[in-house]
Amino acid sequence: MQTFSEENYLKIIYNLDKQGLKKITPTAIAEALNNNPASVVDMIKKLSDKKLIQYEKTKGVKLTEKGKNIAISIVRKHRLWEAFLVEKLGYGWDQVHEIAEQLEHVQQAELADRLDKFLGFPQYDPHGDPIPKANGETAVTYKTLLAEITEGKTCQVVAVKDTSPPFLQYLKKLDIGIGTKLTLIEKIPFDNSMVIGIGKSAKTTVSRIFAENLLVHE
Amino acid sequence: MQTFSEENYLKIIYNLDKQGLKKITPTAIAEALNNNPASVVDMIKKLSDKKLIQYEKTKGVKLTEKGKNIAISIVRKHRLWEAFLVEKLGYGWDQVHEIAEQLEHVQQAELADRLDKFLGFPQYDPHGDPIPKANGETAVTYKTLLAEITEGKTCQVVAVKDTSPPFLQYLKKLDIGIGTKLTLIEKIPFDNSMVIGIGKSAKTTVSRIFAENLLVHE
DNA sequence: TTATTTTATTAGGCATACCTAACATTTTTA
DNA sequence: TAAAAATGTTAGGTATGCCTAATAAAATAA
Repeated sequence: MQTFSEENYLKIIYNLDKQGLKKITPTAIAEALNNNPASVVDMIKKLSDKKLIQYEKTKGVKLTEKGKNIAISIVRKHRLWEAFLVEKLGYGWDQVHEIAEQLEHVQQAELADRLDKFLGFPQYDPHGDPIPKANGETAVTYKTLLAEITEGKTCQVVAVKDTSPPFLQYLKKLDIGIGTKLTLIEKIPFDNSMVIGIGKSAKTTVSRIFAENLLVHE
Repeated sequence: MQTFSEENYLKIIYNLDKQGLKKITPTAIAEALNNNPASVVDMIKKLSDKKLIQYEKTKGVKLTEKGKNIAISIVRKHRLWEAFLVEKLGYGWDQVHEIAEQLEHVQQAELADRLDKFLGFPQYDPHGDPIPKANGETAVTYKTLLAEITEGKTCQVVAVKDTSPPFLQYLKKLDIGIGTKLTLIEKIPFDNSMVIGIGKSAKTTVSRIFAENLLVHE
């Protein structure tokens, strides 16, 4: 049994790894959790003692099998609850993250599976992230950053990297959601911003940062 | 904003009051929370400082208006989540209490109301307890203990006082649920146990303790 | 390579929410 | 009413999970 805090560390470590971070350091974790590296070092000791992670200065933090299973179950719960909040309670995709941060810690063996069944076994959460299956399998999706698309090509939004309300609200304003078709009209070399077509009619210019947080499928 | 622990104290104080306890003492709270009176005294100080309760040695603990509102909102969330778990996820009524103990602390202004709407504004939770409305109003139900029914009378189960799994599982085994019709066939003076008819056919003998935990409507 | 900057770690503190043990105050019962 | 029992309170302690400040170690730049 883990505390909320332990679960959050495991989840963050899992996410940093999924994001492709080569070496997961105390500083990286502290930044992701918005806390202090000294606190992270304390927790690294605790989670190591519990055999949920392994830590070597040279290699950084790695989840053990046990730690990874817990992390996946938390991510699964998080994404299932997000789907519930959007599908069943009518929340917007920019409103559900914080609530799911709380719901993901609710402990009960069958709960995730019952919720999964109730929702009809959804594959993706409202932000396009794959929902791990009961057995821990997580779909690998072939995603590209909008920033890496070639000029002239058309692609479809499959997920967002940043799930913070400001970004999601901006997307909503631009009428961009999961499934929206985008065309890369022009890349501006000066600051790497780009002109994109949204759907069939609209056209707008978005920043490099924007393009690095939108995941698309060609 | 309150911690989990503070919310649990407020809820317990509210429940003890609803149960008709005249004077809510540190010891009574400690028993209900399964902790130590010394811990309760600590928390009484904290909640008093926050103006959520008032405490006088002679009168015991009373919720302030503010404390009562918080307590009601927690009870509302608890009962709505219980209804959700039974109605939507198919849990048995003996399985939902512990999960709801966790879910009741999820914080988000609109959540209870959205859940309420999704469930079709249920009036009672799976144990027959009234679900407080969004404005804090709580239905007063006219309930009698089975123990107080007169010999020969027929009544209908409206709620359970004890919501612990052992009691609920026993009821399930006897095929007694909310709405079941019971007939008091005979009271045994020796130990106050009683012979009851369940529905139209079955007949069984139940203890005084049993009869003091089943709420009925004549 | 040395100096500078960044990162990791340790030491010591703080708030929360429990605990036990000792003591004080009520309430019961004899 | 006095003794016994139950209840309330205080003092001091623990574990969790954060913090800051100081120091050590490593990476980067000059």
